Amino acid sequence: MTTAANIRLEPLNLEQTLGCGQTFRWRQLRDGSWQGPLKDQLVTLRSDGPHLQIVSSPGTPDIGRVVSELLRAEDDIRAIQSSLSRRDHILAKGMKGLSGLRIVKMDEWECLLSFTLATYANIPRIARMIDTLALSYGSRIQGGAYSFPTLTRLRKASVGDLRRCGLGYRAGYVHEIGERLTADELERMKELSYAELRKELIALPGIGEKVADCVSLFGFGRLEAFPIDVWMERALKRLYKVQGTYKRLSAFAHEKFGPYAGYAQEYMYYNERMRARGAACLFSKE
DNA sequence: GCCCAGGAGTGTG
DNA sequence: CACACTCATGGG
Repeated sequence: MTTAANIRLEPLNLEQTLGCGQTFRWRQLRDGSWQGPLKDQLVTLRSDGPHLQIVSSPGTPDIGRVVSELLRAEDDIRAIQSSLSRRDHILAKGMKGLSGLRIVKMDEWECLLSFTLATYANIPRIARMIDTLALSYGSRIQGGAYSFPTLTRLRKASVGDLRRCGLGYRAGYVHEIGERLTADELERMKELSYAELRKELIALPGIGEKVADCVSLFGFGRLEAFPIDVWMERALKRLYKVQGTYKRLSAFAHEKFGPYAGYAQEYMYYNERMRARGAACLFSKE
């Protein structure tokens, strides 16, 4: 038995938003809709112009509000793009076709662990590691999928157990994070400034500058965070002729893009990956 | 087979 | 500070 709800959310492109590597558990079905676990339910989303259809099992009150939080419905995309356009003409051109690409707001714990697993792995593999972890340590949810393992549940897994989930050397990091972190601390970290949050994340094993920025942006909703991976290094070098250490590139990005640097990053990241697949380049230096 | 991956930790110059 | 090396392994 399922229920459907409708909300207005625009602009929105589900493929750009859920399929670009911000979050790893959403899949596109054959009919084009997108399905993923959300708050202990398997939810299906279908975008139709300004309308977003939500199909889920009955149980969660106001599923529309939950989906609105995931897709950051409160973000004024036009205002954000306007702000970025005033700051940089290269980005002004490149982001025009990407207005439906929204930053997601993931659960903090799921985001933290997911991007810890994401070190030195490609996106299909990251998705596989998380799926295996959910199957092994998550709980069956409405719709037949498995929820992301809770901190408490994952704490009971040994390093060997985790390694058997295909985590490789990341198993040790996950185990130690489980021992060191508590739900209360995660709650407390929500109130920290970006600088303080970042520092505390980096203090955890397996989390460096890049992962801390991903978790700050996609988990804790800090839109000024600007994660820099190998794709972003290439994009920054190609478009802005800037290269060097993470600290240097990060300083450049924050000065250049300001409080919405996270959106700038996602536009550039998406474009750089599409470019590698031979798609037309939306950005140009002219 | 080969190369790469939404890197981080550690050691060295 | 910058750089080099290691870590394990699946995907393309």
